[in-house]
Amino acid sequence: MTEESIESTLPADLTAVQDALIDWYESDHRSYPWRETTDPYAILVSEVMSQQTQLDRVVSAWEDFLDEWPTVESLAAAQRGDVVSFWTAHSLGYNNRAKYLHEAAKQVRDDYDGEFPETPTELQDLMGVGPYTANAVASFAFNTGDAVVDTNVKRVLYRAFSVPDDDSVFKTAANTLLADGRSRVWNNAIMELGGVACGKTPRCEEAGCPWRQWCDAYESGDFTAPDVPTQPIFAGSRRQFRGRVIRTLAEYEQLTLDELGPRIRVDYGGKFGREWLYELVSDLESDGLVDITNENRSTELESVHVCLKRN
DNA sequence: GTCCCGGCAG
DNA sequence: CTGCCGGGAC
Repeated sequence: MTEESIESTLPADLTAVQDALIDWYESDHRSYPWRETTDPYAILVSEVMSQQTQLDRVVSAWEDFLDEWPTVESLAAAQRGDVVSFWTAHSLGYNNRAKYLHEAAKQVRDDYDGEFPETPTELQDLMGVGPYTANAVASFAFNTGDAVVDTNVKRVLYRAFSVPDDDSVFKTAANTLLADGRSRVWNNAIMELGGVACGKTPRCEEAGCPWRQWCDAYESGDFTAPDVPTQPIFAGSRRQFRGRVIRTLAEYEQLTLDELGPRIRVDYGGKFGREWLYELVSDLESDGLVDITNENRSTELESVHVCLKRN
């Protein structure tokens, strides 16, 4: 779809659409502590935490994290294992993101002289920071971001203005709609709309959706949303056992495979014995989350020790 | 079972 | 472009 046809998809009076949403957001919205700061470090922490975790669960973890590592310098100086332990202890999932956050802090210290980059392009150089997070941090910390495009934004644009389900088109449409020079309030507002008024089950009236007069879905009654890939079953998955390994290692200095195994699965042994566990922890080592040592230089898996990555 | 403010590695 | 990555709440 060309840019001209995107503009014809959007309402003619963009200013009215923008003002309506911004007014709606500013008059009332959910209160989150990271919306009260412009510290890019604190905002990055909140964005990484909320990539796949519900906001209500992020609040206390975010507060504890900043209590532990108040500044980007303090996080950069931390041991990776401590950051990963924190992540697991707070049930934040995806331990790789703890590693990314720690690495990003070190990048700010080493590559940016301790000063956070302020443009989306530079922010994307940071580990774990992709297009969404770069624009979110740039917007909320510096008000210099482009439009964020997450599943909320896609759903809203798809329903309200019949923007086709195509990432590059979503991006163009979102940026066309972005209120110039107001990315901070705008990106907050459009995601708030997707979270509060235009979720999977729409709540147009209850939330007082400000876009009802322009909304295609509201007019047609068809609230179909773009397909979101369904996640594979978690119970019994590889991910679950990885998580258990990290959670267990957070409690001990180091463990042998046979000490670790029974704490990971009750049926440790046989088909799911040392070889199985060694393969699992080897991947965790490749991910930079654990260290594997074999002090006797033995070829036997019996003498293998595992611990959280020190640094 | 489904949802939740993505990003990385191959 | 595809597969992978945790876990709690409902």
